[in-house]
Amino acid sequence: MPRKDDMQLAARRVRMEEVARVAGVSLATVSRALKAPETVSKKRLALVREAAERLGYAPNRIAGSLAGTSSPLIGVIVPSLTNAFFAATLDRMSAILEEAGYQMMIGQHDYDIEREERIVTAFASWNPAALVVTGRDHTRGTLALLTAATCPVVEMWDHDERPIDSAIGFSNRRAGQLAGRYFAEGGFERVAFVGAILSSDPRAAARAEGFAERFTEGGRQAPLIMTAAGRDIAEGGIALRQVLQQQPDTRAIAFSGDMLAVGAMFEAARLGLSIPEDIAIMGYGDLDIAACTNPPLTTIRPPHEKIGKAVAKHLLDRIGHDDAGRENLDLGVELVVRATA
Amino acid sequence: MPRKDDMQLAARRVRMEEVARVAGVSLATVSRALKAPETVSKKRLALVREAAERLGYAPNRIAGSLAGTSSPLIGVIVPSLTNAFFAATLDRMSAILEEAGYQMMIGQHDYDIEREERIVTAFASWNPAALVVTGRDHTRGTLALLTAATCPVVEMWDHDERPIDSAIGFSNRRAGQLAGRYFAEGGFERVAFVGAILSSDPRAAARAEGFAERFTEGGRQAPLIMTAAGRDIAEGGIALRQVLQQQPDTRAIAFSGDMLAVGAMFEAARLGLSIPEDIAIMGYGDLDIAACTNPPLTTIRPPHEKIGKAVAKHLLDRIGHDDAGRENLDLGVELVVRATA
DNA sequence: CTGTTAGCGCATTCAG
DNA sequence: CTGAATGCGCTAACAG
Repeated sequence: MPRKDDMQLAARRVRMEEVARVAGVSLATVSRALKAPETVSKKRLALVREAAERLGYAPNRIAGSLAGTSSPLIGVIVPSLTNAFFAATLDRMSAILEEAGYQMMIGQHDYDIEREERIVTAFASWNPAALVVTGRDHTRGTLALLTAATCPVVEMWDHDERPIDSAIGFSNRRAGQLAGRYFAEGGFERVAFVGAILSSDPRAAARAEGFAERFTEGGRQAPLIMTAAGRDIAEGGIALRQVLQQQPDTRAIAFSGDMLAVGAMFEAARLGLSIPEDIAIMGYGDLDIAACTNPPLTTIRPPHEKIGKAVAKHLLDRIGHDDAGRENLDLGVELVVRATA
Repeated sequence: MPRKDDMQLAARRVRMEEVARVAGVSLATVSRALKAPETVSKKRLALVREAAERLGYAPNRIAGSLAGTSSPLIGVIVPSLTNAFFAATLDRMSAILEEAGYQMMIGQHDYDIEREERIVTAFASWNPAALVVTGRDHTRGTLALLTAATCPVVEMWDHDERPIDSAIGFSNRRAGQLAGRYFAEGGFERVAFVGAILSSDPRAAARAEGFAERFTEGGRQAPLIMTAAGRDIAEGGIALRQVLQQQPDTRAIAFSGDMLAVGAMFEAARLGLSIPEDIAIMGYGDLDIAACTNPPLTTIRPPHEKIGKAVAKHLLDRIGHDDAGRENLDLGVELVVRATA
C-alpha cells in the first residue's frame, strides 16, 4: 500500500486544502463557499469557485458525512427490483432525490423479512439521512432498529393506522374490496382470486382478504383463493387451468397482478374461452399492457409513481426542516373498467 | 442541534470505544477482532465479540471508509430502472454483492450521457470500491473521470474493442445481424426494423445497423428503419400502423424490444392480420411474455442475468486481489425461434 | 463575514 | 500479539 509521501505516479485527488491555498483563503471559507454560498462575500466566493474549477476539485463525501451531522445517503428497501411497481416508484424517487443531491442506496429482500432486517442493519450503519422500507410487515428487530433510528423513516406502499414514523401508500385491503364488490355487483355466483405467493406478500394477501370480504357480503359463496407459484406471466395460464379444474363453474377471476391476468387471457384464448363472455378477468396494477390487450384489461390502479413522488418530496421536506412532521398518507386506489370484466 | 454532552434522551449510537472498554481491551484490538479475527488471540476475540453483541454494536461505515483505503460502496449506473433488462441485471448484481458486504449505489440517466457524467462525478466522490456503467457511449468528461479512476471500472451490456477498463456484455450489432440474416433466409423481400428512440439508445442503434447490414447482403432492398417514440407496449401498435402505411408491402418486422413486438401483435389482431402469415414479427429481449403470446414470439435473447452475475463476480475478484486483471467478455446472444417468424 | 480550533469514528502505523 | 498514537478530509463551533 503506497504511502502518500512516496513518489507516486497516480496524482492524489485534490483536497479542499489545496483549493484553499490556491484561492488564498482558509479551509473553512472554502467549505462554506461550497455548501452555503450566501454566507461568504462575493469576492471570496468567486475566488474559491474559480480555484475549485481550475483544480477540478470534487469534495470527498465520505469525509463530509463523517464530520457533518448526517450523510446525503437515503436507504431504500423494496421486495424486488424486477417488479414493475417498485421499479416505477424507485424511478420517480431517484429522479427527484438525485436532483436534490441525495444518493439512494437500494436494497432488495425478495419478500423475506429476515433479509430485510439485515439490510436495514447494514443501511443504518451508513448514517443515512432517511430510511424507506416497503410495507408494514417487519421483524421485531427491524421494528426496533427503525423505531430507534434518528433519521426519518418512511413505510411506503401501504396505508394503515400507526406507522413507525411516516407512511405513504394506499390500502391494499380496499383495493381488494373494489374487485370483490365489482364482481358481486356483476352478478357472478362463483369467482376466484389468484394471488402470487400469498404467504410472503402481505400486500397481496390483504387484497385477497378485502376481495373475499366484500364478495361474500351479500351472502354469496366464498371465493376460491388460489396461490400462484410466482408473479410471472406464465403462472397466469397455469393458474387459470387450476382454477377451472378445482371449480369448473368459475365465471370470474381476479388476479393479484396484471401479468398473471394477461397470462390467463392468453391461455383462455388457447382453450377457446372467450373473455368476458365465458370468463371475466380482472387484473391489478394497470401496467401499460393492460390498455393494449384484446380485449383491454379491466384492472385496479395503485398509485405507483405517485408514491415515489410523494415519498421523495416528503423526505426532502423533512430532512433539515425540523418543523416538517410525520405524515400518514393514503394515496387511494381506483378501479379501471375496460372490457375483460 | 443538540451537543453530545447535553442530557439527551436519544441514546447515542454505541461506538467502538465502548466495546473496547467493556471488553477490557484497546480500540485497536476491537478493530482487528472485527476485521481480521485471525490476528487476535482467541481469548480476546471472544471478549470483543461478546461485548459487541451485548452492546448491539454496529460499526460506522462512514468512519471506516474514511480511515480505510476505500469504501464498500459500488456505484452502478443504468439508463433506466424501469427497463426490465437492466432491472434483471441489477437484481443479480445486488444479490451477489449484498451477500459479500457491498452496497450498491444505483443511478439512472434516462439515456442522457450528460446526466451520466453528473452521476459518475457524484459517485466518484464517495470513493467507491468499483464503478459500473452501461454501454460504451460516454461524454469526454465521463471518459476522463473513468480513466483516471483508481477503482475498477466495468462497462456492461456492450462488447467491443478496447474498453476503458473491463467490459462484460455482448455485441448488439451481432444481435441485429442475427435478425437480419434470419429474415433474409426466410425469403422476405420487404422488411422493417422498429427501434425505440434510436437517437439516444446506442445499443438499439447498433442492432438496427447490424440488421440492415445482413439483410441487404444478398442484394436485397434496404429495410425501412423506423423510430418509435418510446419503449412501451402501446408504441408497438402505433409503429405497426406507421410501417404498413409507409411501406404497405412489408412482410416482416423486427422490433428493438419484446414489448413493442407484443404491442404490434395485439394491434395486428385488431387489424385482422394473422401472424406470421400476413406479417412476421421478431422481438428482442426474450422477456417472460415472449413464450406466452399467441402465437409465441420469435425473439433474440441477450444475456441479461448472466451479465449481472458476471459483473458481480468480476468485481469481487478484482477488489482486493491485486492479481486479478481486467476482462473483456462477450457473453453472446442467441436467436430463439418460436412461431411469429 | 472570516480564520482558528476541534473533533467525527475508525484503521493503521509503530513500538513494545 | 497488543496498545498508544496518528490522521483520513471535512464541518461546525467559536472568537474575532
